[in-house]
Amino acid sequence: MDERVRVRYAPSPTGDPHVGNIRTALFDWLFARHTGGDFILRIEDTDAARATDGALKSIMESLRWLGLDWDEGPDVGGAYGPYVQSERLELYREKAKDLVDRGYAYYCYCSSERLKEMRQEQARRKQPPGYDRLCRDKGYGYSEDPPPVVRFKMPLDGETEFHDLIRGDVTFANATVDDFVILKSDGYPTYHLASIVDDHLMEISHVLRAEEWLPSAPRHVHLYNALGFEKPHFAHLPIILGPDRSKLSKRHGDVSVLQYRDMGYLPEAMFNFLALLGWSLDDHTEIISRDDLVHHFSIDRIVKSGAIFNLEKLTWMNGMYIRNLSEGDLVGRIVQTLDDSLSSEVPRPISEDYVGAITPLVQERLKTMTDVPALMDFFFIEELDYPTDDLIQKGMDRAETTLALESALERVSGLESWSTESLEGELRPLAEELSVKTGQLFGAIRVAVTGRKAAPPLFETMAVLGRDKSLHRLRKSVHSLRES
RNA sequence: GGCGCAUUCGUCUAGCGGCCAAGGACACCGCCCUCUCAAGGCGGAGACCACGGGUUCAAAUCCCGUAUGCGCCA
Repeated sequence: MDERVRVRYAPSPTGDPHVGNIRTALFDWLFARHTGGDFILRIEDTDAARATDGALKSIMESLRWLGLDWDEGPDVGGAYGPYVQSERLELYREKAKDLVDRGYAYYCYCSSERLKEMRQEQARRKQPPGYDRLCRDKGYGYSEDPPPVVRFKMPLDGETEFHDLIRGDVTFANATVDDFVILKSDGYPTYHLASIVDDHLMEISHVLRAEEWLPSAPRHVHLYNALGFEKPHFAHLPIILGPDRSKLSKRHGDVSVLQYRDMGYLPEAMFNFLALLGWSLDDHTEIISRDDLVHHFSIDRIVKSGAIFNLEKLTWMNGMYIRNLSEGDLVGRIVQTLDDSLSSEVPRPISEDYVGAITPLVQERLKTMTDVPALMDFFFIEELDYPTDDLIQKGMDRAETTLALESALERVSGLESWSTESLEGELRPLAEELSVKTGQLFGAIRVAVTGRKAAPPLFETMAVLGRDKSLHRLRKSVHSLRES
């Protein structure tokens, strides 16, 4: 078919989208951009009980963060609006009534008590749950009290077959599908009716959605037919799993996209990672740009089975992306992170030049942006706080350490130029003179100057830190060794 | 319980009948580099391709069953 590709991401506004939802959006978006089609955002808020305030905002924020722009949607409008289902209720009611009038659906007045009893009975007899079709052939008209639901008449026998772009031909026996509700007694449509009506009206060409919708696909096929709508292409995407192999959900902990943003992951990395969760280009590509992804994306390379969200790999990938960032780009992000995370005692604004000097020292050490303060706060803090014993290196005692640090202090304070080279030129020979290993001497100085046992390369660090701070910290370390 | 989908290293995956005594990546282990930590380089361990039958000269790849997992239906 050579129709225009139009795909939609249609979340319910029930909270922050989690990575599974957003991966679906990502595939939709990739497919739209690859084909030059349209990506539409539609809000399915007909389940009023579950709708959450602010959810729409966080949906859009999540999409924007990943750079998934939409061509039509609640905020930007479009020729097929409105894009919020609660503003389209009349449309669904009309269609429901039309289906009743034409004999494809019927009013059902069964009370919830009766339905509950029916289900209990079915459970007791180990029968599959489902409506028993009591009202099906009664020909009830509409009456207000009590308000009825509208149920769709599924064929009682035969099979429904449809083609799935990922799974091939899928077949269901009609007898296993009950007469499902399409319009609730409060006049709100169910997902089934609303999504089919909207997908048709919005001229959606491909429905890419999570695999959990596969069992309801035969219902949709019959709805399309009864309504006289042409069916879109279906592709049921594999589900994202938690570590226990069940469908990823809130109980798995950190699952919302926005949380990953707050945990210091780069949108580029998340984009890349999510694209490779259920899709691959070939047998070796791991790091792939957004443009290449758009260029190469195809539905037939989507995998069939669910995938566990592997945080360790995401973290590795994030580190790769941080390392590949241009220095200027990284500096900007680090300044922002520091501004957000450093104690208020550190004067603002954070100097971009200073951060620019530090950045090369930490770039290859960052895995996430939340590592930033831990890796470089000693550049900003005035007084370091560390256990004095940390100064004493393996194989040395207190006296030797004190002597070593004093000697280092002395050597270095006379330096004309304070640079990586001059510092190394003084300190490396010193180790030999003191007959200690360079690792021991440098280790002691490192702790004195940074307060940490692990830090960026020592001489670079001291050079950037500057003469005053470095000398002050060395002096302080000697004092604390003497005092305790 | 019924129906559906899935099943290749711990994890993500390549593989669409012979190139596979199964390739890549993360994680793990070792070595190298090295002032620590990283990064990087090299190497290692890790999958009898869920199991059992077929089809074929030839199957991880096709077909059928079974098992397991997951999903949906309340």
